[in-house]
Amino acid sequence: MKLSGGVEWGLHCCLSLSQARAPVPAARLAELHGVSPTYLAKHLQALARAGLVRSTQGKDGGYALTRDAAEISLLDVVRAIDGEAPAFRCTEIRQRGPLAAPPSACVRPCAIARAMLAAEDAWRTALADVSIADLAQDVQGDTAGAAMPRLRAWLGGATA
Amino acid sequence: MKLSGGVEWGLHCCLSLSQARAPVPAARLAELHGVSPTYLAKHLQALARAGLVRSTQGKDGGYALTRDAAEISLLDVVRAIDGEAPAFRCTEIRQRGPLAAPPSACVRPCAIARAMLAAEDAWRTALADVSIADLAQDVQGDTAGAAMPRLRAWLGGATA
DNA sequence: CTGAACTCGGATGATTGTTGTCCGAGTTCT
DNA sequence: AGAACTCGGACAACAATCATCCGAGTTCAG
Repeated sequence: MKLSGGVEWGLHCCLSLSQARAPVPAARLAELHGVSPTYLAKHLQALARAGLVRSTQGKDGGYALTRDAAEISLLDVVRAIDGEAPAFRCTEIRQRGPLAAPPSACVRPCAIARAMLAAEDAWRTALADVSIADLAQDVQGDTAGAAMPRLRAWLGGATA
Repeated sequence: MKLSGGVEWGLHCCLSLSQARAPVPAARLAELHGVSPTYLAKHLQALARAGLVRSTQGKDGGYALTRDAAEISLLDVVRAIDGEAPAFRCTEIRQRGPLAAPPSACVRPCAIARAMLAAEDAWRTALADVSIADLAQDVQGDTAGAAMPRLRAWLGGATA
């Protein structure tokens, strides 16, 4: 199983934006995280399409969260960037081969698909229970309260 | 997020093997499920490497489960075919850029990685709680007890 | 009102992983 | 001893991801 690499970037960006009071350009976010500016822009577009961030054009423009960080879950970000398709896709093997089941008996997903999708639901539930605000609080604890003030100061306008 | 397509085949094969009393060749399993014989063989090799099935060569050879179906979880099959690498791979973004955290402060995973890996653990736990034997029982219920006898009869030697 | 600079947005190519296939080594039964 | 059947690993084709560029739109300053 593999998750799109852009998910990590998107989560870090949302976490950073939760500490910003003004729109932040994509290039600034890329500099902050040390990643490719052009490619990060692509993922930010995905966040904008999902309605998680709002883009402002022109001078002093950039990206900003559309709602409070406590109202954005990790699942929202993951679905925006990685897509909403389930990891397990049932190809209805039971309807193929010499012992094929008739379509009339396949109104509900097969037992294998049910178990796999149930596991994915557990995964989604775990992600939905954590918000961007929760992440910010955890980072505060990890860094003895030093990380977020430094981040806010840098976003405020510091060049280095 | 995307799961290897071979996982579905592997699960169906394990379910079928749980009903077999003699080794089943890969070609027979491929015919049963209506999939590519050569590619299915590749995934069966992965199951053999993981120790879930044992291969017997020569005439009347094939694959057989190494232990009771109740002792094989869906997680075992998924890890054998899809690999054990976590879906979310932290690239330590926090150590890059102008606000890079010193390595001394990174002895434990960052808050984002902790949350993502916790969600994956929930997924794995859900998969570990279901065994191949559970699947067989569910299919029995879905088909009013008709599927498994037919499967055993076909595996017994029927040509169609 | 005009101009210019800065921003995002979608369209375009390279690279890695997965999918699918083939042939050779080994083993078992005749 | 022979022959047929089995698995096992090595070899291409496809797709999706990763990465990049240039154009459209907007905002602020003059």
